[in-house]
Amino acid sequence: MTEQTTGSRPTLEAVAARAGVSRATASRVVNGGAGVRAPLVDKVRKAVEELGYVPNHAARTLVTRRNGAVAVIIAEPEFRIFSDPFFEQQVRGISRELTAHDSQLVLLWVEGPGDHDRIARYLGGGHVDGALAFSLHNDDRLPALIGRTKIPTVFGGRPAAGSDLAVPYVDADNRGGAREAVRHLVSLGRRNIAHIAGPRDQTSALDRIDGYHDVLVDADPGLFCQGDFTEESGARAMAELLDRRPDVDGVFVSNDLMASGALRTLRERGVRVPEDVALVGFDDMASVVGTTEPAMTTVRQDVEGMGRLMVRLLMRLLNEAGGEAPASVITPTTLVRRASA
Amino acid sequence: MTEQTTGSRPTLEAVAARAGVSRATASRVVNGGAGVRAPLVDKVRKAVEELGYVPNHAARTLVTRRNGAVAVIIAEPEFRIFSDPFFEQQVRGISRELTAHDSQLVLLWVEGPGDHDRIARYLGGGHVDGALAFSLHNDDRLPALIGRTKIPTVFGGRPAAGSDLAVPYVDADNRGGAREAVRHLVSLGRRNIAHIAGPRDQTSALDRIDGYHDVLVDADPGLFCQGDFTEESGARAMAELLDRRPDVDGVFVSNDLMASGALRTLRERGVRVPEDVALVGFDDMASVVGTTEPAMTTVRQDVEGMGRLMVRLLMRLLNEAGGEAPASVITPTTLVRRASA
DNA sequence: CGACCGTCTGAGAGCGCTCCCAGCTCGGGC
DNA sequence: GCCCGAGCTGGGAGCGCTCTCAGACGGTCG
Repeated sequence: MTEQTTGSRPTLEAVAARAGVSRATASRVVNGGAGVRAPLVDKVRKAVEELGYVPNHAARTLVTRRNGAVAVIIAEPEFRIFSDPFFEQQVRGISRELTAHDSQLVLLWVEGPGDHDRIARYLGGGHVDGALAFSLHNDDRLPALIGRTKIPTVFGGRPAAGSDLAVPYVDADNRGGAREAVRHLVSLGRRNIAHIAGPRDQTSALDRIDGYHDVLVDADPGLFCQGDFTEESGARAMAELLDRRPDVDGVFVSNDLMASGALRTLRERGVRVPEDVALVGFDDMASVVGTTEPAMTTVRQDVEGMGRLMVRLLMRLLNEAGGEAPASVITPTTLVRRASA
Repeated sequence: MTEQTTGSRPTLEAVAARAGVSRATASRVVNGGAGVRAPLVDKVRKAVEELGYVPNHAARTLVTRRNGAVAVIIAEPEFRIFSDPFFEQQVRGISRELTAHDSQLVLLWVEGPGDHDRIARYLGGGHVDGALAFSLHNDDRLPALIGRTKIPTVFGGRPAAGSDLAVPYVDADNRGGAREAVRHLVSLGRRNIAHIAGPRDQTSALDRIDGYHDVLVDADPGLFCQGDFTEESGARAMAELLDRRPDVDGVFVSNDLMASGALRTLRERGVRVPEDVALVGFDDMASVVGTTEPAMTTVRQDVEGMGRLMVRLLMRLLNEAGGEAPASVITPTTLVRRASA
């Protein structure tokens, strides 16, 4: 009757006109319909249906100052790790939870320090309500950058101690998981339990080392070996360990990839697992854990759940704008017993 | 002088006031400064600088109807393939080119048919200017879905013939690359050239088969073997081939992963490469190609470039709203000669 | 039967920006 | 010296939506 507006998308105005109510009432209905009497609600809904009305996002954002979008910041070195199913799972969790919150995932890919300006501008530009980032390396300057933009942010993984900004994060209980793994080896009667550690610049590796030492307070430094989370480094470390301490009878490896390397070395040297050496990994990475011989005992972390939690934490941050930053979350780990220990 | 607006972000109004010009002029400067005299441009720029002004995206979108965002639609089965560096590279190319166009990448993760409604609503909701999608499987109903939303879209990979919607796409010259590979084997004097093909529901695999037949019109069907793009299937196919046709002296494999499997079989059987059997792969996938023994001759496609091209095509689509859909692009491939053929 | 109150509804004022158009300035041509 | 046009600039009207606030409506209570 009023406007025909062919081609262009219908506006709230049109819906209101068709339903015979005011724009305000139509708006109320579209946003849940609280405080509007049933007959009117129905009329408006019908109009929405008939017109195929979809709210204009920009207009809504303009007044509410909410975007319904969250940035996921991925730094170049991390993206490589997309091959790491770990990361993929976490992003999947994030994506799912974001969908549940009617929010979109805007991927911000940082190629290097040269990109920091662009990212800062974007983050500061109010395009997104909040950000999700991952802290992988101690030397990463991203956390500081993000801190400066003041945008609500949640980290995946505990940021290095150095960055003193109090950002909430979600992390697995690396230390507790490590403790459980080592205790399990102890309970198996193992006396000389070694640790093949991950890189020193990642808090997850550090925490797992701490967990190891929590249980084995006086562990012989000779039983400690440094790796870098790659399969190859695990194999090498195991060889080193075997040479140095032939009496090693248990080993807790900081991740499954290294553990699989260690297993390879063990096999090549004719060491029986778990009879001679019991081995526990970390991550419960499906692609590794299923294929090793013997099947690997490892510590599982709910990676997808961590991704979801990151989103929930962020949403809470956004809703309690005034309040304090919510506490970080440490998700529990579970020991998955298989054949290797 | 006028408004102090502490805390809140400065508006164009504030910039204009500080520069002593009108909002309109300030807007012109912010958007390039065409048609504004130099001294005013400087004044406005200075004001922008001092105030730390960042344009409000929502307000701009509201009037221009441009979002500066593009959806990248990733269907679940594909995401698994993130471990496939192929996909990662393509997304990297997309991300880079999008950045160059000042556009954002909104990741739309489709979990299954149940998600189609949500995706359609989002795409139809004017949140993004266009979409980028990948066509991997013939049976995928995503292309049809996207076609219905009317949103400008570019596909990565040629959609299956079945979907008759004329969407522009970017694809490598699979057929031409295959021809080149086979011709190379022919030029090496090989007489019995086999083909290990990829899955029938992917156009890339189909096109490579066609390329093989282009050169070897009367190829013995016994020299054809079906694989599914996995390493394992390549190994199996090669074994089959060797049993069936011991006189095979050349093989063109539809991707590097299968080729690496084939190479393994060849080695296990004591067949010398390239002396007894010359082998050519496809993709030039760094993680495979570098590690095989002998180093693999293969067909390279510029995957990152394809990602970038997808974005450029989309941008052209957006700018020539009225015009015809731009033609699809087939990017050239190059034969990379190494040791295996 | 009138005063009062709670519940709904609608008018209207923006949110911050772009862009059309009117108007002003200034230089050049006659 | 005057007129005209080119080149700039600013006023103002929205873009589509939310949200405040006041008014309308219909009961209820005294």
